[in-house]
Amino acid sequence: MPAPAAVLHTLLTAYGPQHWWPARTRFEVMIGAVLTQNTAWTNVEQAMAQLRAAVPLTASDLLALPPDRLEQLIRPSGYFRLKTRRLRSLCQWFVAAGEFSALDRLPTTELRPKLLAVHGVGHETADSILLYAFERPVMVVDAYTRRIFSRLGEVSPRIAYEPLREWLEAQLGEERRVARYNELHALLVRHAVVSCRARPRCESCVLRQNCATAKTA
DNA sequence: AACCAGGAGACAT
DNA sequence: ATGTCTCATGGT
Repeated sequence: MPAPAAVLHTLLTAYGPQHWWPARTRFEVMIGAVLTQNTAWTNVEQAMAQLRAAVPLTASDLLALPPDRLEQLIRPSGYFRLKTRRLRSLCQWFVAAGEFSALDRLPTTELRPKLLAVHGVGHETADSILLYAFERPVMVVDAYTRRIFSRLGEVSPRIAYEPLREWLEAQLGEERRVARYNELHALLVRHAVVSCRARPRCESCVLRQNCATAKTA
């Protein structure tokens, strides 16, 4: 069994289904993907709670907010000036593109470049949106993914984003791709954030000692 | 009380 | 093409 498929099986057995993405609507997935850039999810939750309390979470309602007001609302998630610009550029694109009703009709090969062209949307943010908001079969690669598979000896720790994503997708096969990519990414985060952080010395790690947290292997 | 978090872009080499 | 710096708050 290829390593990524074995890791998926091991983590799924250990932790169970994760039911990702943790958001209430497809649009919230997009907002959350920007807010969580290099930021702990607990901080994002605080920002999302303030946003929900202030306005309906739609692109046009967010664009109607004065930027300095939006800054204050998302402040708990950090980088609040930066992320305000990024949220606004994402919302402007989303509205101009006709929102989900129009974008759902596009093939992934057209949708992905359009997302990547939005200022502030990089590889991981684009792919998170594609997988979790559009349910497209695109594997999400994050720092944990690279760390874990390199510590398992499967890839170089310096492997770039695209080669790693393509390798993972090839290894994971052609069946139930959206569900499997969804579950694997969620489980990798769950493993690193909950299990590795709770047990920094990796007692009874389901994968392998030092697979995710330690800075130096 | 340093250290880090579910990155991305600008800029230099 | 590949490195380094900046951006900011909250939890450990």
